[in-house]
Amino acid sequence: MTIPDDALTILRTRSLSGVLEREIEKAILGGEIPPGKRVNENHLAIRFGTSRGPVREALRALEGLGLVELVPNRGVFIRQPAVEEAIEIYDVRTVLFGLAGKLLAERVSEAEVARLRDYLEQMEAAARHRDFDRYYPLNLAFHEFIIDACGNGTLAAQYRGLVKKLHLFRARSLVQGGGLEVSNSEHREMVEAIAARDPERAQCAHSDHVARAKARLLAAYRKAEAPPSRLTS
Amino acid sequence: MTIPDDALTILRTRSLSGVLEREIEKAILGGEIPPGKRVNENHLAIRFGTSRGPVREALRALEGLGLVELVPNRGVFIRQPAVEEAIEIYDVRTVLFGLAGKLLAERVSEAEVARLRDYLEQMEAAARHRDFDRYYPLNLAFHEFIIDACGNGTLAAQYRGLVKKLHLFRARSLVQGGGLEVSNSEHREMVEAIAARDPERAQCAHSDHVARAKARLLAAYRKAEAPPSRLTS
DNA sequence: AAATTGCAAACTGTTGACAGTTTTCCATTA
DNA sequence: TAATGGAAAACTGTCAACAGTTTGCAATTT
Repeated sequence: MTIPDDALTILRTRSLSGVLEREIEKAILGGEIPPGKRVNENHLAIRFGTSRGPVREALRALEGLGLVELVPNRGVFIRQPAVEEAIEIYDVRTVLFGLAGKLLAERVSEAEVARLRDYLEQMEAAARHRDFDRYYPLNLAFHEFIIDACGNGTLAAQYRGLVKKLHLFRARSLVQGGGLEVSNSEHREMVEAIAARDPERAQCAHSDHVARAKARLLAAYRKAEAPPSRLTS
Repeated sequence: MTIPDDALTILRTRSLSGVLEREIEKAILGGEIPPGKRVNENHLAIRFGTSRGPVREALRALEGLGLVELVPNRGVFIRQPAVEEAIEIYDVRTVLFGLAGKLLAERVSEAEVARLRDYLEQMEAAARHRDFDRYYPLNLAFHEFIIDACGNGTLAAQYRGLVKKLHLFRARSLVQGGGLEVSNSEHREMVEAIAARDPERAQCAHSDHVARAKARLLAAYRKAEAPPSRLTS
């Protein structure tokens, strides 16, 4: 690359269609426009006070991220991942997060280890008090930190894209309630492996963590799907 | 997804900006527009007989694929990955291809095993005759087949995106010459592991294959970079 | 009453034009 | 001759309008 990443990000944000891309993405991920629904170019253009050109450009960019689907002459629709796709995403996330753990274990600094331990402590405190509102953002930041600190920007970009897509999966919310302590014991093993600078162990700990999250999601999903009609199963 | 993938692909290709996206991508990956160079929207519009609108949409889509870079008020530039990024990509490819091998080993059919063995045989024949022109497309098809047959479309999409990005790495050509037999013994182990329906072994064989390809590329790169000025190293 | 056909409104796809910025080139000056 | 400054050309960013398609509605028919 000729241009540094951060400078580029700033510049991209300044461009109109760049801003639109982020705003529309926010509207989609925030659930303002529900999955499956058609997006109206005109409404968006009016809402943001621009013409339809930049809106269309932004939507084409979001298509590349897999958040919307373009159907010729009918418009763009918010994507609605089926369970099968959610499983696919979790499988890919599993190996990506495993790689992040491995790479981080190879290069982690003392300061970063301290930071990880701090996250862990705060999460454990929140879990003990069953304070989910505090736990959730901490959990998010903890994972983000690992993805960023591993030093592989390509991995980070891909991982973030997958997480965004998962936000469109309707059953995602199912898993949020359960397993605060379970999840945290996995976090502890991850941090220990990183602190020990053991890449292989870290890779296992990290990929296992996501694999178990997948299992928890699927269990919750099947539980929510099956009971209404037991005869069909 | 509400709409089947293949139908959507056909429809997308019919839309003008969809066609443009593919054509421009072809021009970029074919080396017609060299990395680092600016793309002229007007020239492209004239060349394809359209206005600039669809061209801009296509370019925004290509930005999402990581093939071009948008710089406000200056235009889009063909990306030029540095060695560091190539390494990042190889590391991600390593785990993705490993996952493909694992998934394939879990679900492979007899017909698919036969097809893999066929590829292997043809590649070995080509390698014995040092017929690189025959070996290269076979090698490509072999890898494509594995990626497709593993049954994870998300993985396939991500993997293909990474391979496209690698095409923009100038030193990519360095590695093409060497290691036909070496590479093929790795292929044999991959196929054997899949045929044995051993997911773990297949995962190792597949990720090792890419990891070794990375090592070969880096070795060739350092060899090509270092000698001209030994004092600077 | 249900289904069907035709019309009108809404929306997408594309275009050409205009405003603002960047780049290039040439004339001027040290 | 090299450097500098400025004007013109080129190009990007954005917009408004038009053509073609889809969708929704109402009248008509069975």
